[in-house]
Amino acid sequence: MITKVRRSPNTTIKDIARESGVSYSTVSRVINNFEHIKPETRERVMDAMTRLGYVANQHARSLVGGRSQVIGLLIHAFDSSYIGQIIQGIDEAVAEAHYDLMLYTTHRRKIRESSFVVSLARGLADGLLLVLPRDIEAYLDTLGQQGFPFVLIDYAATSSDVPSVNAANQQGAYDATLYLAKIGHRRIGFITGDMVADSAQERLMGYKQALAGSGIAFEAELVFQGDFYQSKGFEGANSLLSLDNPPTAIFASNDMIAFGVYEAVRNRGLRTPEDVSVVGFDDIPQAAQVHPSLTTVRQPLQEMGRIATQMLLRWIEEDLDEPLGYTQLATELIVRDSACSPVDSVFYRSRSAMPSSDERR
Amino acid sequence: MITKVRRSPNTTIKDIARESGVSYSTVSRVINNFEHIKPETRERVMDAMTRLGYVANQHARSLVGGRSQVIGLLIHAFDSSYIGQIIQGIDEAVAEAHYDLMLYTTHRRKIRESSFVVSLARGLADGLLLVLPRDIEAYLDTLGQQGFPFVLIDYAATSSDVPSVNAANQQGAYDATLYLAKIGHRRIGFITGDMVADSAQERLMGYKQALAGSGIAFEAELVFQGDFYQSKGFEGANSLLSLDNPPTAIFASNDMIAFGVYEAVRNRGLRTPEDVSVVGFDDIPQAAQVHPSLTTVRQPLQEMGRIATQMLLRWIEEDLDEPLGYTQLATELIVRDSACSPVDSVFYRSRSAMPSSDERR
DNA sequence: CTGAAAGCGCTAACAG
DNA sequence: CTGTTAGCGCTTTCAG
Repeated sequence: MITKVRRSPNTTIKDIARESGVSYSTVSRVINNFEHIKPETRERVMDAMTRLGYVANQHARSLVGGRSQVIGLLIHAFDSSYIGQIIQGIDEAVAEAHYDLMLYTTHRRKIRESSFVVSLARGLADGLLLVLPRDIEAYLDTLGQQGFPFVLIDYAATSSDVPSVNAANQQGAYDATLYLAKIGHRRIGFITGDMVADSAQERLMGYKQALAGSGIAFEAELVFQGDFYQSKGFEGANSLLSLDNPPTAIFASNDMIAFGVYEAVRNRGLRTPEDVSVVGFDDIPQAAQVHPSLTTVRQPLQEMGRIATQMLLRWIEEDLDEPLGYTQLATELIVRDSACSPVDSVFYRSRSAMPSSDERR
Repeated sequence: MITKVRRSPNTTIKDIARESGVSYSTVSRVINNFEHIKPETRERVMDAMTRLGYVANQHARSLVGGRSQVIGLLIHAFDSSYIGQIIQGIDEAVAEAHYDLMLYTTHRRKIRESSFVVSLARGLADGLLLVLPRDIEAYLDTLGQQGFPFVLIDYAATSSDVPSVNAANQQGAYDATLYLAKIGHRRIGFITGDMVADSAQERLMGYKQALAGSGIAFEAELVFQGDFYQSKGFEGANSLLSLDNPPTAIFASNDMIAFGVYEAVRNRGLRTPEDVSVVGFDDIPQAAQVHPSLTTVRQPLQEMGRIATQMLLRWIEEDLDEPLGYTQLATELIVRDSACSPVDSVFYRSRSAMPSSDERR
């Protein structure tokens, strides 16, 4: 049955003041851990609180000028597990600090975006985390001018004024490409991400750089413009493999694209890695679960979320005199079973049919 | 540079009262759309509001007894896109109603769960949405007794006391299995989900029921216990296909499992659907993007989120006299390319290599 | 060490 | 139609 008590008269600071025979300002002091309080008084108050099941009213607290203990999270949408991983990191850090998380999706309402940021600034949250924001310029000013704490995630800050956290995309792409070159590939295809994203640009740079470093000439026909989704990976691989002189390896700008490549390869009766080596980027959980397990560049997504949150909290809680700057996290090449030497392929023996050992993180 | 203005003196109701030459209660009335207000006064006030860029302080509002305009969302974790789809639906409904969304993850802190629900009840949110809660019993009472509005998503309510929304899991599984039987399969394998979830149980029921309805004897050896993850699908398919008399079709309890089946089939040098037909459940976006595109049972995930939210809002905003009950949404069999008649297989011609037309929703 | 008192910004009677 | 007046629950001076 549904009780109709719209908000049962919660126990307030006053109740526990009465209960423990002190004034309610003393109770407040106890709650906020003030120094000069007689231990026994504190004891008595604490006791009453647990006895009456007191829970502070967050709204009253925020009203009187303090923090709301909430941080806002602005994301584009819940594509893939990429975002999920980041949120996990954020969630941990947020919980640790006893803050709460407010979720905002910009999903198909571009227009509202900047306006809501303003309203956010006025009360609901103490700070804002923006994951891979599309047109940040739109509200970066608003945010900055108001001195409202915020941190960007997975955005390549052009000026160090902008507090942000991202991965070493270029280095990661460089490592992956170099790896392919080292094991003997000379024709290495590349499928880009959505080029409006900085990370996509940086990965392309890394690819080119590694090519140059390996004395391999860059060939435009080996680069296919993708969008970070699986179907474009499929399309791209088909296109690349149809070339007169097709690549022996394909480096995909993220794991989803790599899965699309897998499909195209199979679809043409070829095999990974014997006929076409594949390397991805991100290392989403699925990467270790597919067959062959995917060699990929691990991006410390969770840690990015975590660190960004910690930066934000520092900004919120301390009175900083200087900008937070930006943090770049290292990537790591995770070698699994989807790439091998082109010369090896003849001798390639099918690996174990079971998922590889690191299948679950 | 970082401005240190900790919360710039926001324009309040008083400022705009002064500005427009009325008392601040009149301003409040305008804001809250009261009836008896002289049009020109309203105009004047509205004008001042836009001019000064007024934004109501939500905390003050909630404090005085009203709503917080926030609803809480409790989820287990950000697995797969299943949860993402649901959240999208929730997000839409929430935005429409001008509420905000507070996110809670129970991820590896089982213990805290019930305690935080209580604290939630005391202020931060007006209602709670719980997606596929694990041990609900723990706090269902707390919630119910406090008359705190909540709605369960993807939970098979045993009593209609519990407001909830879920899909017709059994019917969906029945349809899928029947479809396979209809196109000629007699040995149909089944890989279950995590059996602690109601949906997993219901899907198994539907499978059995369809078998019975088609005059096919149920065989325990054709059922493999999975957990909704891809790797168990792989394992399960390997196990089923190793039987002396292997199934000609496999019905997977969700799409991720189906992808695992795909892999196992390929890994054994077999093909989908020529050698093994596969049907999934959920219809996550990827289902249309893989090759062959996956025949699956569409669960209206987004709509579930949407409807649950609407139910919750009704509970919050109207003073209901009776429980909301539970809503069950229909599923739909989406026929794509991963299943065919076993007799067809000989004549099977490879389909178009391009993603099927409905690849993007 | 602790109490009294003044608001934070807003809504909701209660009087005009 | 509109102004006055209480608070909502809590933090924070300011006095003891």
